[in-house]
Amino acid sequence: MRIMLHPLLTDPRNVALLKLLLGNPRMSISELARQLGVSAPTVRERLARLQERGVIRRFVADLDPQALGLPVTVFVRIRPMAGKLSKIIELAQTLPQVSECHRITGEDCFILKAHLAGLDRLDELIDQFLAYGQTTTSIVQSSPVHARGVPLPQGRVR
Amino acid sequence: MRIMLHPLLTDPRNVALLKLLLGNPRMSISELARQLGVSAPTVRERLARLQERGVIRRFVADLDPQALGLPVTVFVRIRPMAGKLSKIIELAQTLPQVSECHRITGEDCFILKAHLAGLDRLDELIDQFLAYGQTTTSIVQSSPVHARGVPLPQGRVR
DNA sequence: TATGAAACACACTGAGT
DNA sequence: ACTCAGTGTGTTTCATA
Repeated sequence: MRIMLHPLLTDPRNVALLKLLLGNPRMSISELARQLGVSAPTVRERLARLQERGVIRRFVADLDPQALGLPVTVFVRIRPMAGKLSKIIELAQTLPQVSECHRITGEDCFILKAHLAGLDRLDELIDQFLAYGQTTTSIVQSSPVHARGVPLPQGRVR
Repeated sequence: MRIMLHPLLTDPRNVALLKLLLGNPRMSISELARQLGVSAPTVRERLARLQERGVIRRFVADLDPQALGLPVTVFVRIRPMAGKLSKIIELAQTLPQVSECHRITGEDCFILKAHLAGLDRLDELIDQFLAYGQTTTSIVQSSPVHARGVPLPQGRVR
């Protein structure tokens, strides 16, 4: 059993709905209905089910960090000291600069993404984690692929 | 000049609007208007301006990779061979599995995030990049901080 | 810029197929 | 599971301040 797709996504009409919604997440239900050639209540029901079942996790307003005065993005990898693992998780969850934190395999146990007002705010971030482990920091210079979504079943590479 | 905030965000009413919108990006304009104590057309105009000026980049439907049959998330760091830098960018942009790719400082030049149907699809991904450089792969085991947004000026750590 | 009123479009419900 | 039709709400434009 290689492919474990959500049952709702075996219906191509749901996939088509998601494709439209990815293109424009604020498209109205009636507009979606028109483009799909079905009635609005139908679209409404399918959408509701996709959300209930967790295929659509949530809708997000993507703000520009630079406009918010946070032009510097960094990745920090952290190798915890013995017994400090949960401290790092706590800290990452507490700091608003941290927008993502993942537990990963490999020599480092965590990787996190953070947004800063300037490079001179980096030490402030790092210092807090240094209490619990070693850190390796990478500053983002540019983003050739910029947080595009997960691919839909249709055009997916096998 | 440390803080370089977007001019629109010096108006606290815009910040309040964004805060509501972050809480629920599909909140209707009239609902926003009610909660802010202004008229609907006003909210509509402010929202339009925030989008025009790029403070709000876009609205995103966040799909669950697992539901799409892509339960494995990996980070791959790549250290390019001489002259292969642009090849790596091209490849990252071409592969639908790759949802993010950043140029970074440090020993590796790139870090990318990818979503896979299974661990047995990892070699397929890595092999393509190995043509242009060395790779270091980390598999995501869990996500203590799960892609929350960038913090607004209000509650921000200085 | 903000507003109120009016025209229009949309969301949602319930009954019927 | 879809559609149709009805009701109430939301959106959008415009004239005005």
